[in-house]
Amino acid sequence: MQYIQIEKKDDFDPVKIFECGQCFRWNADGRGGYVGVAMGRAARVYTESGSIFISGGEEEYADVWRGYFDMDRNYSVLRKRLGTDDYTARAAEFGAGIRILKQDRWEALCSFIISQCNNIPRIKKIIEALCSAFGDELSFEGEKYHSFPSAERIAALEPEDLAVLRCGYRAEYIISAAREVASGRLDLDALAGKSCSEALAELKKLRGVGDKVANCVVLFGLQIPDAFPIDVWMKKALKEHYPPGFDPSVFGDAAGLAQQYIFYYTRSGQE
DNA sequence: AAACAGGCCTAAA
DNA sequence: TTTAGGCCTGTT
Repeated sequence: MQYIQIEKKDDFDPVKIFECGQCFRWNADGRGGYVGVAMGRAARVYTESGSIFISGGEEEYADVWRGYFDMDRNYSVLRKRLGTDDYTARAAEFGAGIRILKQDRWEALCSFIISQCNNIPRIKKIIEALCSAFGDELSFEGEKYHSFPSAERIAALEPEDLAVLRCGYRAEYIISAAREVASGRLDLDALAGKSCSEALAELKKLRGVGDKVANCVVLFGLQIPDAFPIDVWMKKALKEHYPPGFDPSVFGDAAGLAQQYIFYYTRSGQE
């Protein structure tokens, strides 16, 4: 397999990118890199002496990974803007290397529906089961992988068909979201051009999509940068380190990135 | 064994 | 508009 080498210009740390909780299909490969499936392709990513290596050639990079890894945004510049208060500054410093992935919109929606009231190992397990049951088989460096099934594919199923996933009451949410997307009643591509609050309102019309899931989809799937998902970890961090009634809109367009730094920092137990 | 996990929905104040 | 309980399932 061919790899493309990119000189690292700013923040890019595979461990942080893939372990900061934004995605579920990348795993450490045991030799310092990560393998995963995204945008219908399996890939491997690692860094070595100041360079980033991504499987696939120039063309695949231009078509897929450059956008997926948000390579045309300078994260170190954004990060340094987040020094407005001490805690955020420490979190940003600690999280240097995180980038917000430009994930497939439907995959983000479906994945974060699954994530509700679940821990990461189980989220990953359910998503892998979904992909191996209904995704397309991919071959990469001698191993088999599966793409994330399309909304159209899932829309054709019934909740009972998802029993193999063992995802409980979420099955019904997945099917109905898939049908909204596949039918075109919910146009995720069009939503990506809307404001954060408009996109949130649309997404929250879906069954099983509340504030937290909607914010994750808006940030990780629609790349609307001022989304600010608040889960139990964020609630704790906000309560302990920010004034009551703190409004994350003070971070402006970097709110989503600030959220990732704070989330990653507080979850790492660094305090 | 009982409680909880990276929420959401519904019913009831 | 805020709050309590229930929800599938797996783990501790």
